[in-house]
Amino acid sequence: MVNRRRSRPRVGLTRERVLDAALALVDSDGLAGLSMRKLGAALGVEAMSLYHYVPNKDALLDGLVELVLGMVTPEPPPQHSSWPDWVRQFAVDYRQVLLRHPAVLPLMATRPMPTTSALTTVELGLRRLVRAGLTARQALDILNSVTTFVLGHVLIEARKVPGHEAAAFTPNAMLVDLDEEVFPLISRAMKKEGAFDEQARFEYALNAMLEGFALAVARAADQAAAGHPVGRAAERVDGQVADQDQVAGQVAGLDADRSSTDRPTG
Amino acid sequence: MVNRRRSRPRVGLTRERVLDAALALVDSDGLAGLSMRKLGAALGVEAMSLYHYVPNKDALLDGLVELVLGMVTPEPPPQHSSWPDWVRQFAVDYRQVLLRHPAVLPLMATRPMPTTSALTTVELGLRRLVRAGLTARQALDILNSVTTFVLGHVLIEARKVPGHEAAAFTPNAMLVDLDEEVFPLISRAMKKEGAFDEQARFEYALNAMLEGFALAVARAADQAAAGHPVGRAAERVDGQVADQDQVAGQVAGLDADRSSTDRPTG
DNA sequence: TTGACGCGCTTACGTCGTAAGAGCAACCTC
DNA sequence: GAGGTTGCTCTTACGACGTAAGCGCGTCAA
Repeated sequence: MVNRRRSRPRVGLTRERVLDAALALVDSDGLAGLSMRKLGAALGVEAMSLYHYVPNKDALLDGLVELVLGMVTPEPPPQHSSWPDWVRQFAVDYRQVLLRHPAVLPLMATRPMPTTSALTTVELGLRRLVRAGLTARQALDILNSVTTFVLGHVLIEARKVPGHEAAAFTPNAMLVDLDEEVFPLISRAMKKEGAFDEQARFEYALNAMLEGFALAVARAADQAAAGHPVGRAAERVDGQVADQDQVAGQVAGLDADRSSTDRPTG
Repeated sequence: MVNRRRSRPRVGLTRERVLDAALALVDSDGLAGLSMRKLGAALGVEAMSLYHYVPNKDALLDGLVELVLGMVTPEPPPQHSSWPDWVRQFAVDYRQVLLRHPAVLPLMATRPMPTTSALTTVELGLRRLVRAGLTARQALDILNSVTTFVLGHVLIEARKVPGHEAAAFTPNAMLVDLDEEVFPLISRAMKKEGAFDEQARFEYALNAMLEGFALAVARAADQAAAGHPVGRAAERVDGQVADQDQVAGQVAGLDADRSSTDRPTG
């Protein structure tokens, strides 16, 4: 009765601060631990106040995805490296970023990503690959497959991360549970090399994938050169010839935008 | 006032019926449309009755995952086919099944899968691959990567499926939205061949991946044969030699379980 | 100084998962 | 058939959730 609505000092929130706090909350309490009320409390504010910065909870979740994706900075242009090397590096970095916020992964898997900034990253990647001689189509296929693979891999990897919901078992606990009589091959494969190195598994598969793509690309190029357009090769012929000048234009423009686009506000 | 608690005829529910109804509900209304009350209503029952068949909602969701995964039947043994062919077929089938219930995908991505039946499927796949000459470790890596890739691909694919939450845009709508000036390469790559064939994209990447794996496997075998054990090759030497008899036993047992395990209650 | 606007607040509604426990229906045993 | 047991379905209730509506104070421009 005494406490008649004392001064309400402005807290100075921002959409950014809200998103940061949400990410922190999700990182520590899991996705299920994120509610408008708790997020408000974490910011010293009532739940409804958040609606001044975010139209609804779904938008907040989208913001989280955007926030994490934004942490994937397309690396500086590696001089003298092949396109598979560049893609590999990108995939490795991408995985690292995602692993840093495993609780957000389900959102990544669910929510639509095509924000402008995500598309920009993709466009930039395509530009690099096209510059290295790929068709736009090939480049998109490859980038798409690789990012897809990273996401899938990290999703599965993340449910083994100790402090995480739905992960009552670490790999080790799984090993213990596995009945060797019933699943001899699984337990054998997992026992090898003692601890179970996800990073190595990831890179092994990634390398295989890239090697396969490199072969496919080379084959398409050969067939195109031999004037033997069948299947995918045909597409490449069309694409390549028809777009030749446009590609040249692209490449010419590349160096110009290197500094402005490649490094996002150094 | 008249309706004093009339007869309550037993409905004859089962865990199976509950799960089937839940899947139907999710298929038609999306994941968010699944609540215990609505599911009860769909079965002509109050919400709380469901708790006799399922300990809680999480278990229900796990059951859904299990149900869908159970629809992936490891195909009949393809005679005279190489292991990459078999894996490819498996991946294609797997994708088809997942695409049939896109709304369940987020669960697949999130919930722990290692049910006994899933592990059995994996063990069976490993057996086939080992029989074809792979290390248990190689086999697991490959199977893991491929399933991971399928999941990731389908997740991204599914959010473009028309009637789905978070998919206000079909690929076509995306095309419309794409500003060709800002994202020239993306729009170019997507415009090619008119409609955008996800199946072809999927198989293209899958083939590349399998080809890469085949190469890696062959290389490891060569190095092992050349008595040149380095890196992964070394592991293969150890594993292969040490497990030789065990593998033989496995293979011997394979034909015996062909009929009993491969075709689940034809 | 005065107005308007921005921002944090309170209150309230409908929905959710589910704990607790009452009572009927179907079956088992004589 | 009768009587007891088990298990299925129900009602009621609680706390947490997202968020619609609208109040009033702090802050700042004029």
